[in-house]
Amino acid sequence: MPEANDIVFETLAKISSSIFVNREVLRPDYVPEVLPHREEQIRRLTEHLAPLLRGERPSNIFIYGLTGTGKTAVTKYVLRRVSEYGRQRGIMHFVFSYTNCRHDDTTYRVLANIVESLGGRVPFTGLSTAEVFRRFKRVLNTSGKILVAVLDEIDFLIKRAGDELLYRLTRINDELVKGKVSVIGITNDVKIMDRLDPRVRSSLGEVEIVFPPYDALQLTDILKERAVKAFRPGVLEEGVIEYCASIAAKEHGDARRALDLLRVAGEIAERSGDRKVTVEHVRLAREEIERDMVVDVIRTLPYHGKIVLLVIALAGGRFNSTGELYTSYRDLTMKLGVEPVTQRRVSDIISELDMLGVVTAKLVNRGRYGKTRQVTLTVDPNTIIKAFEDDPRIGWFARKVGQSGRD
DNA sequence: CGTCCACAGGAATGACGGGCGG
DNA sequence: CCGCCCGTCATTCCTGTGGACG
Repeated sequence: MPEANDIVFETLAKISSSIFVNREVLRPDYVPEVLPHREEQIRRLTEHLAPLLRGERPSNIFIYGLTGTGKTAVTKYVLRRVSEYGRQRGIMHFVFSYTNCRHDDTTYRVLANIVESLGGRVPFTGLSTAEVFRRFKRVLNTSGKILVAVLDEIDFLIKRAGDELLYRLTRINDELVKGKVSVIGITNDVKIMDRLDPRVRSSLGEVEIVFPPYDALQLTDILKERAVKAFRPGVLEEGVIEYCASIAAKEHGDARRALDLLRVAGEIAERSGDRKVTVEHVRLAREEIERDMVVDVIRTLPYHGKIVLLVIALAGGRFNSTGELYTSYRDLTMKLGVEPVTQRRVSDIISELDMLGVVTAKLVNRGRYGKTRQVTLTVDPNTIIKAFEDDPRIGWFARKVGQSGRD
């Protein structure tokens, strides 16, 4: 009965909270009714979906923008509004499906998801992909509808499963008698298009909509909009929103970051029994979020991934080449009494750390002196070292280093 | 203006362990 | 319980490359 308990807890929290009215509006998956500074993108997306209302297939659309620039929120918002508009006018010849490819990163799972949103049923395992595709075509054909399939974080699907599904989806309109399909691909990886078959690339890139990062002022507008709904009147001290916005603006204009900061700052204020959320709370929130993120990353990392991360932290958070990094890594494995992995593997580990967001790996060409990656920690090295202190295998080492650092 | 550095990163393969159907 | 498949970590071998240097 977790639901029943949740209702109790939520209700009590709401009633007793001196800070929040509704903290849900600050969560990353919340889709607001107003999306400041995305008017252009909303208008373009709507324009390209408009043919649906005339019973025509919209162009395939490719949406690109860094994390926290509103891609998913805008898409979901527009889809919802277009559906409402159609329903009000009795236009029902189209249907949307939404798939997040980070979680469903195989051809099978994406297809199964799409079929289900069409009202079909697919067992979660057991069928061949070809069979699922056959069912998909049959369901679509009998419904006679136009399907708009949204594939969010499409880069995960392409990296894991290639572009076969995309190729077939973009070509399926020739095979179908009645139903039609358009694809909306969403990604934050510019280079992903290069991995696609040229035919898929030109088909999927029929229309491109770019979401630029927000600047500090725009983030401020977004936060103000949400804060009104999230907080009790007057609990936010002067400058709190601006401070959140400025931190997030420095980190690539990520609205998700900004909202997280504001929410966690509120939670810290609440926990410590304060009546107001202050700039100091935001500072603490930034540290807490960073700590949680580091602990989370470390937990999921393979053993040698941990060693590599520790090496980077011990070096003060930066290496100018992977070669130097690898030598230091070998030194550390010596001290730990562990067999090192190959440089090729460490290269992959660096990419992994980059994906997880603890480091940034920047490709640099130094001409005569070769090509390498510069690796920089995105968080405080001491946060990393401290987080390693209760690691079962290398904790003793981190504690030793931490001790000497504190003296 | 061609070389060649110091790697990037793709492809193939294997060891290992966990989950699952029969 | 077994055989099978799949995902993860890792190795080996490999081809590709921007630009400073000679």
